[in-house]
Amino acid sequence: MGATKTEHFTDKQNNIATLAKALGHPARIAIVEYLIKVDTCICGDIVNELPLAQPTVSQHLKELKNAGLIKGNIEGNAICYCIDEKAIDKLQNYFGNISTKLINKKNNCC
Amino acid sequence: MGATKTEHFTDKQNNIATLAKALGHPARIAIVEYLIKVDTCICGDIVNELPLAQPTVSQHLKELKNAGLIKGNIEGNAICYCIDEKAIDKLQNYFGNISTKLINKKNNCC
DNA sequence: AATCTTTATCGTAATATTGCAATATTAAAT
DNA sequence: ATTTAATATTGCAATATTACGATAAAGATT
Repeated sequence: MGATKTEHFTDKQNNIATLAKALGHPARIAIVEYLIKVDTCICGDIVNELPLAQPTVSQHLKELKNAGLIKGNIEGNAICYCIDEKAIDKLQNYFGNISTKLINKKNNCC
Repeated sequence: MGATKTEHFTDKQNNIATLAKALGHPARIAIVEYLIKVDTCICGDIVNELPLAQPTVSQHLKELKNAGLIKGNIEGNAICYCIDEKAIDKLQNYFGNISTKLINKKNNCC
């Protein structure tokens, strides 16, 4: 064994887990934060921003893209990456929802 | 190689990544959702709720606890787990912040 | 066409994660 | 003191992730 048993969970649970997993690495957090910081998203210089080799950065970008957190357009021979707001909105809604549910409970058992 | 190079990133980046990583598995999402659903958090029955063996669930609980997402009190010979709101608040703030930053940009390049 | 630039892919080593059976631990109940 | 019940730990196999050197692919530049 060793593979996640995704089939036993709901699509929604798997979807949130996929997004969270994609952000579960500091390099990918750093990439997302960099994409937010720069106004333009001509993003070839992400490699220069990160303390990682180019193939490693490329792999992290791929994972963020697969999870739906970023999208990329071909821009000449470079590629322009930027945040996909829909994914961020999903996460914000998810945690906002949990937050309000917790406020309505206030079980002081722990 | 193979280990994450945490030392190259900021504490904040590592902290968010740790929280995200802990939620990067559908079983742990399911655990969190179950803890929210039940009013009382006498939580021995998480094992019955999940399609996983007891040691596996115990391990997932441990990871959630290490990341600071849940906390547990000894309650007789059972253990009472529940959500740590501070962690959820951190995540909510983080994504809320990103969201507003994105609205203020509206770069239509991708 | 040859070269440069930028990004992706392949191959591979090191390490981490996932899952569970077996076993240990600890406190309650008999 | 034994047994029962609930949770944790150990050990291990299967798989996934992380990182990077080498190389490929594809458009831009000369």
